[in-house]
Amino acid sequence: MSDAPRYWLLKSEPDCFSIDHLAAAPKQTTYWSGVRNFQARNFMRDDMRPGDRVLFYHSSAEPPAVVGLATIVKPGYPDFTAEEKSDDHYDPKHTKQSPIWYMVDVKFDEKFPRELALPELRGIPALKEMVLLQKGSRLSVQPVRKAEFDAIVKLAKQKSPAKKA
DNA sequence: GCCAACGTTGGC
DNA sequence: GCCAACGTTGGC
Repeated sequence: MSDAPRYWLLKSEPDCFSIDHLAAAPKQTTYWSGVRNFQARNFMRDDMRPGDRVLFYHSSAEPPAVVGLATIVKPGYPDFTAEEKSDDHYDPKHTKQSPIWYMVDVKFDEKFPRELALPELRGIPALKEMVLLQKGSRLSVQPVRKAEFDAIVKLAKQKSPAKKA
């Protein structure tokens, strides 16, 4: 088990599951199922622990944006949606006996007073190396550095940045 | 709707 | 083990 990242970014398409859905869920908690990428799976299975902080990101949205915060409340466990034939994320190679795919439980913390849209984030020097902003980056579960997490939280509590002259 | 970038699959 | 073909992601 690695002890490194304690901060994460989770992507979700708001048409499918938005931060409002999370806030409205029973106990404001849900299982983060359906991830079918090995690198993302490894983060969930091996590295996420209860108490880890999460940036909630809306992808394929207008605009794409970080919209709030959540917390990991249950570490990786087998993603049962992979066992159900009727499920979009069914995978016949995954079984109870030898699971391939994993999920975690995520609890809502807060919705930011304003969205932090992708173009705005691209303009923040402290976020230059953020995984989200790298060219071609598609990972739906990403590690985030503490400095990046802190910069984003701080930004969210500020008023909108001054308009460019 | 387009398409660049990426991950996965499968033939060899 | 290489790599072309394919499917998917996700910003624009």
